[in-house]
Amino acid sequence: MCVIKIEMTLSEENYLKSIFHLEKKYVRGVSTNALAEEMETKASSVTDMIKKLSEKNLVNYKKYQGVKLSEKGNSIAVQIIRKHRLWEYFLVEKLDFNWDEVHDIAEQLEHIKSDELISKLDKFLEYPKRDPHGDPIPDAEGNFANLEKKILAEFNEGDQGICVGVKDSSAAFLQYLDRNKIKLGKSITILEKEQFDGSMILKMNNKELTISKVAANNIYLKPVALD
Amino acid sequence: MCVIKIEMTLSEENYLKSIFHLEKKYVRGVSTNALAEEMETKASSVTDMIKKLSEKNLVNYKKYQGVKLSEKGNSIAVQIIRKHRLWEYFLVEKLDFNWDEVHDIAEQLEHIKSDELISKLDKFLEYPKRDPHGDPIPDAEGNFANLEKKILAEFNEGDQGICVGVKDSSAAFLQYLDRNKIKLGKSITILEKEQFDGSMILKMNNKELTISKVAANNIYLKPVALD
DNA sequence: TATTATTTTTAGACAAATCTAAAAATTTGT
DNA sequence: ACAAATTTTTAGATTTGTCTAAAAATAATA
Repeated sequence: MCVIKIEMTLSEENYLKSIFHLEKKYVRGVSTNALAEEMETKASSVTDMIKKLSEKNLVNYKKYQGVKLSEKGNSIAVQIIRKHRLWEYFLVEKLDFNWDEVHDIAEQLEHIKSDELISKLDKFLEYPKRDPHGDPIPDAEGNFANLEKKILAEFNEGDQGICVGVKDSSAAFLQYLDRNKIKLGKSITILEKEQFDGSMILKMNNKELTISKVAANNIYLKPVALD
Repeated sequence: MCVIKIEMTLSEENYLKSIFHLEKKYVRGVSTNALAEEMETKASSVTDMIKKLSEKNLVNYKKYQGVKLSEKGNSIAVQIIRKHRLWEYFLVEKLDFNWDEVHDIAEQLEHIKSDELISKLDKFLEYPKRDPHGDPIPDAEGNFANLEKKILAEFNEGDQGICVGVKDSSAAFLQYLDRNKIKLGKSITILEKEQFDGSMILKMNNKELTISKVAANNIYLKPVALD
């Protein structure tokens, strides 16, 4: 097991995390501009930082060809995400924050440096598998437990599922879900799917609820097999 | 109530905290050199930073005359200390850290910016009054509850007290206390005080224990009135 | 395939926090 | 009280992460 500790600045950690998230969209390399937008900075700053990360062998980079995380970079990014999600779980489950309030605080807490802290926090929280938004919390080795889930908008009339996550974790969307009593764990049945605009009429809590396609595109359900 | 939020860098916060602690020793103004030593930096760097803090009206400073915290600077320092001590309490009481392991982690956690976080943490911990080393945790308004306490070395033969704090919180000293089973809350009776070197023979846990003057100078007892 | 348009990189500058070396002010000792 | 020692400040340089503006490379389009 390789336990070489690398000195990482806050900014470097944030870049690795952003690259990690963008790699899902940009499989063949994350572009400078995409990263600049994600980091809310300028492309020139991104180029500079990428060179630095490349010299540390945390990313693979060739001029004009975007970046990918190296194995080392990936595992550091995963550990940051682990910390972020564990802290989010702590904030909601122990400190009684709402799920729309925890992102910015976890964004700070994720940079606290202490392996012992995270391992003890994990134990204290009894090894949670998902954060308050349904995203998987990787274990100490960096393994994600992956739960079967599908975007609600892809379900058809008559289908049923359990709400297990959200794609958009913005406060605005989470508050919209709160107002409509949509929570993780809720059972949802698709009653109607409007061809015209993709909106859906759902049954949840024994009530009917109409949601737009935009909303349906940001909710994950675990399909329930019907007999 | 003045609720103006001031943007503070990590370094600025650490300077305020150090000045706060040094003000106990240097009542008539903290010298540049003392601060440089505390901050493990050079006097020239201290001068630069002090000018910056002075422009923000967080310290009162006149060339060659040391610094004192302004009212605003003091209240910021107290809030940082509040955060530090609450986090230390959390680490020991909830995450099961030993009292000699928490300082460096709390040193990082104290800079997390969120009033809501601290108020909810305080509630979760049920408003603790003392950190794991016996130091008082100021409340949200910055008030310290002060407990009667005296340095063990100043007690005399026959005196009795309850261990309520330590002056030196270094890991080395705390581990020494652990090895000798000295904990906060323990009842201690002074059996003998050696004139020659100031060492003391104590009775604790119904056993006798000899400690040096150096150790006795770093333990606080709350005196117990004897009848 | 030229010619635009876009993306990315380079070059040079800036602010924050630090450093070294030297100058200025203060304190100490005789 | 004045020279020596100490402390403190200034001046100028460095590093990190950022910026703007311009140049270079790539992609898109007619």
